[in-house]
Amino acid sequence: MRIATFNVNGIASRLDLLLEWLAESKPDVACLQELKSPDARLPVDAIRRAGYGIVGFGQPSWNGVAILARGREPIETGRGVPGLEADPQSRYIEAVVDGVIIGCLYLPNGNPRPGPKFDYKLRWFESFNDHAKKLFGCGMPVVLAGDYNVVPTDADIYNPASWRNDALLQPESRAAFTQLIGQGWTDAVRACYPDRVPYTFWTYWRNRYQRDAGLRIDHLLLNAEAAPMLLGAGVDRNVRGRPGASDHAPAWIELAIGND
DNA sequence: ATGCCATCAGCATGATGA
Repeated sequence: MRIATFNVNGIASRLDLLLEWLAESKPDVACLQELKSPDARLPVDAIRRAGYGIVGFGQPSWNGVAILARGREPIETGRGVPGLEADPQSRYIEAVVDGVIIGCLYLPNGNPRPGPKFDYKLRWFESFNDHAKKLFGCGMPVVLAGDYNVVPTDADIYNPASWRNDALLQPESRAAFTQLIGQGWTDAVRACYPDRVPYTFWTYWRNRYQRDAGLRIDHLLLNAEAAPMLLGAGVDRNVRGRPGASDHAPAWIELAIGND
């Protein structure tokens, strides 16, 4: 069972690239972020024609998350993070696919810092961690996949010095991620690449992709039930190099579940 | 210190992203 996470940076303007990637990578589950689309304008028909069921949580212009399942309908188990019921931003959706709980998240960026946006990031992170702790011990395999907007360590970025003041590298952001991992979660891509992790994001500026001047901010975390099923992981790096691409590349894991 | 490049909304340019 292949589970992927992909920040599409606008699903309407990149639908063809999304469908192309689905056809070639064939993830069984795809967690999408930054749809930048209201629910009514999600390209549900095109995604269904491509063979995927979908549950989506959009909003106009910004944010937005969705879970796709190949040949199946994801069973939605929640949207929005508990404790943040008044959150006006669509950043979390959760579903069950083939007995696996899939949490799809788009954690706030947090820039500029300091300021209300960074405060919002930390508040959101804290509530998410509370929810993650409950999920960890629920007894089912759980995968938390998405754009965490955190560079966990200096090994996860080409040059930490030039990003030192960014919200993605702040000690508070990293401490929240470390606290999450401390609940027992396995960072699947890290586990499969102990020496040199692949990046998942390259800004559009200054040929950063061509220079592989990237950041690793898209993560897939596994609870104790899911971690023993991990067969492999990777990043579809070439997707980022296509004309009109998102600034993120898809990251994925392979779990020993199902018949595919 | 700032812009880089790109989205959306909406039709010129601002808010936003990371």
